[in-house]
Amino acid sequence: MRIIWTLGEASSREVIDSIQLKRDWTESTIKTLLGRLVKKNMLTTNKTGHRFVYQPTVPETEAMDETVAELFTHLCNMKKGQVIINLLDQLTLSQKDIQQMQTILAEKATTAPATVSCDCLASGRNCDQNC
Amino acid sequence: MRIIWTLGEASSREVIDSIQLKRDWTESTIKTLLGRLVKKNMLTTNKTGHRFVYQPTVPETEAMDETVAELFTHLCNMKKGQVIINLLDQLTLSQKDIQQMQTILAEKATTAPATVSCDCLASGRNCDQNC
DNA sequence: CTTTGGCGTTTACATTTGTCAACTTAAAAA
DNA sequence: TTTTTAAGTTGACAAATGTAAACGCCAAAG
Repeated sequence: MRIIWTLGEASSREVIDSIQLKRDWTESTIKTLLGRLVKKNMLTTNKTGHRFVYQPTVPETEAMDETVAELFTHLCNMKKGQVIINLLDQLTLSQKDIQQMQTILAEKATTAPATVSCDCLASGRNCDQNC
Repeated sequence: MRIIWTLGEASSREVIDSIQLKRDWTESTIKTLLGRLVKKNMLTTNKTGHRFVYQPTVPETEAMDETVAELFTHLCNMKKGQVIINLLDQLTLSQKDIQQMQTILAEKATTAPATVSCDCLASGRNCDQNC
């Protein structure tokens, strides 16, 4: 919904036109959305006259980092690895990204535990294989 | 919200007790939630008498795989790698997971492009470095 | 200076989600 | 068999979200 900010910064018109190439939303709808995003401080505005330029308060990667991290806190520790593996599998990565990952993994390998343990339930009760 | 299903399967009582160890929700609230999850087909019920056992229609990892994949479709292609890198960085992985990732990466490296291109906007307009 | 077109703001309404209390009913206890 | 109790179902209400029309206002065009 606010992936629109991939533009870095834009006027409402640019946003509207951009979105309407893909989505069948009315101008009104998009304006409302813009307004709400501003109210939520996800966008800032640089006023010029009485119309302004919107820009994201937080860069896309950062926002995504947070979202993904948050998502992972809701996932059993034991399963995080597998999810990333599945994700990697279906992505097209650049040589550079692959290299960086390899570096990190190599480093992690030196201290990684044989297994991570489940931390799903508040009660100590552990999930053996099923979870 | 339905991370509760880490249990694999459970009675409403187990769910309620489990949740209440961490969350300060009333029994009522949790019952409503259970009901809504059933209505949404996220849980199935095996009736025994008139009380039943709930179980997830889809396993946790699968659900998470989908969620993450979905999330990534909303992210610029160029940035996916970096987000994973940041994620890897803050996770504790098991030796086995690391090994699997290394295998995948090594394989991907043989065919990976030098760079992936931006696919943010519907218009051909590309984002050079900013996006 | 007046008209008009573009842009932001307000208002509106349906749906979903967060939170609960009350009601109903079948099973367990008395 | 009557009374509890526990579990599921309904109804409620506020807040957030999806979608959009109408309104007000500044600046550009006449």
